[in-house]
Amino acid sequence: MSVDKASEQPHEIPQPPWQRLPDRSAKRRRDPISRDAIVDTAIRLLDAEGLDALSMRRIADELGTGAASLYWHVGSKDGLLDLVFDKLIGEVMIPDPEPGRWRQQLKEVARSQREASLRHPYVVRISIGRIPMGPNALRYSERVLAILASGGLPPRLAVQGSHLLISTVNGFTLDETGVGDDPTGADTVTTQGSNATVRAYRGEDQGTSIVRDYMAKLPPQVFPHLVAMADEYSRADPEERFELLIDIFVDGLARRAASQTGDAEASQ
Amino acid sequence: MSVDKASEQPHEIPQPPWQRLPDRSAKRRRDPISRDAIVDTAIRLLDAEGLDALSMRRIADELGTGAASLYWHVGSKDGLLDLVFDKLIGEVMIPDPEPGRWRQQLKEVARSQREASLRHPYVVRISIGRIPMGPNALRYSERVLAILASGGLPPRLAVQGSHLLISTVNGFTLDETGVGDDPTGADTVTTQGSNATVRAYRGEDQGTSIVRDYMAKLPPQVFPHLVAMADEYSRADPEERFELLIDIFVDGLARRAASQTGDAEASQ
DNA sequence: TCGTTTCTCGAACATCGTTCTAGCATGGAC
DNA sequence: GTCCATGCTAGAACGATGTTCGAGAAACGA
Repeated sequence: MSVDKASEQPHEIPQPPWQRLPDRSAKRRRDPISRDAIVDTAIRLLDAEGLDALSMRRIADELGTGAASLYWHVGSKDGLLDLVFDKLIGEVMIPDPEPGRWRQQLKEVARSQREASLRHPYVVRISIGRIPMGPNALRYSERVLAILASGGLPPRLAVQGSHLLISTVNGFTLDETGVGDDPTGADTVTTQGSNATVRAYRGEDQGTSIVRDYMAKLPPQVFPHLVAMADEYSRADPEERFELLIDIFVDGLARRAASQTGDAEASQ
Repeated sequence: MSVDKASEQPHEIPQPPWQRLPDRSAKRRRDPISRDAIVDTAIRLLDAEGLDALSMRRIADELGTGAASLYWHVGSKDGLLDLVFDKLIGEVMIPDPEPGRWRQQLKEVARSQREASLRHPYVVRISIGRIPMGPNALRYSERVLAILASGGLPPRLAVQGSHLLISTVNGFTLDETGVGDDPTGADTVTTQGSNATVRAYRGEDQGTSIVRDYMAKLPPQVFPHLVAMADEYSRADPEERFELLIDIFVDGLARRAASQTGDAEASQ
């Protein structure tokens, strides 16, 4: 399982046509702020304080400079998040293809992506609205496609499969990480009127038991299944659920592949 | 397929224990702003102008009042989004269980959820960090569980399955709707430096062809599969991909159900 | 040495969510 | 009819945010 966590981008990648600013490779100056330093600081702050706490002024403070200085390097906050996003995509480990093991390898990719998303619980939210075309994102797609191709999937199914893998794992980790963004643990429980949408519970114990208790108190004649399965809800294990998900997904993908080609490689 | 789009919540639902404000049911006053009017206006603005354009002042303007007035009714912007979210969940159609057709019915739910998410492209983003416990959300869970139970799924698998259905469809529609949030079509394409993460393309033609052209220009020795499948990428059809997804999901769920029970109902 | 390019950053702007507070209107109690 | 408590409105202001502007400093090539 080679990692290939290159933050060094290969020089072979051409400049994308929609590019704007000139190439600001780190020359000049001795040490002060650089684009990389800004990105690293942003990630550190995001990990420590959550997405909502990140502001340009906060980053600048951390670097001992003013907010305006950042804009020369990253263009905008959104542009900075582009860079953060691509850097974090680089943390996902994607093994070199071993044709006989493509199904297991696909699961490994899914697990690695989930782990990265749990390590940086804001990353899925950052990814929204961004077409992943940074160097690490391209590497990601290329290597996933390589695995699928090694499994003998026809091109169309391989492309669809790689798309679905990302969005499926993202969907799963989205509700795993969406609640309780704030790493300082200062989450609250608020609602209004007779409408209730629980916000951000934390501590896993209080949270699930509050929800379970509320569910158990619902009128059984209106919500028979919900009441009957309240215990099951509180017992629901994310790990187990995730394994079920990728099992269903990879299995189904292999089945479609086998029915499109002349079977043969559906077995393992 | 009964719709049951009741925005009238049954009186049997007890007050959730985390509730705060007193019950502000619409009494008094003739017509001015009410909670429902605020929610409806918010949804109308969201549909017309996108999530980023929604502000309390904008809503207040639309209602011919001041922003401060809204706070008496909805508590906070986040609380307002709670209400918006639950209202939109009510648009998802969930049929009454027909035991022999539970697999088709599950797909119908998935399609209906996707359609609602496409009608309101901001709803998935709004849902992030919200545990769906409003009246319509409860109705949703109850009815999905009913379908799964009618299919003979054991409780644990039914709960896991209903969870996975939501997050899987959400994951899919998230990258379908994440790009191009602004309904006014004023999306831009920006990037910086040698890092590229395409932002918000629109028009589907220019967008995909820009991406395709860029992919085709990548160095084949570094990204052989990406270059080879560039055409396939531009041809990728969301409808086809979604059908593949729910087919894999429902099929896999049925297979697991059959292997846990004594087969029997895995067939259809 | 000079001029140009690269980079810094204080000040300011518009916009946002939210709070404060004074005020109006209504309905019930006497 | 008078009075008061409650329900509700809304202008002004606060603090925070992303971003722009423009003046200036530093470093490099000529």
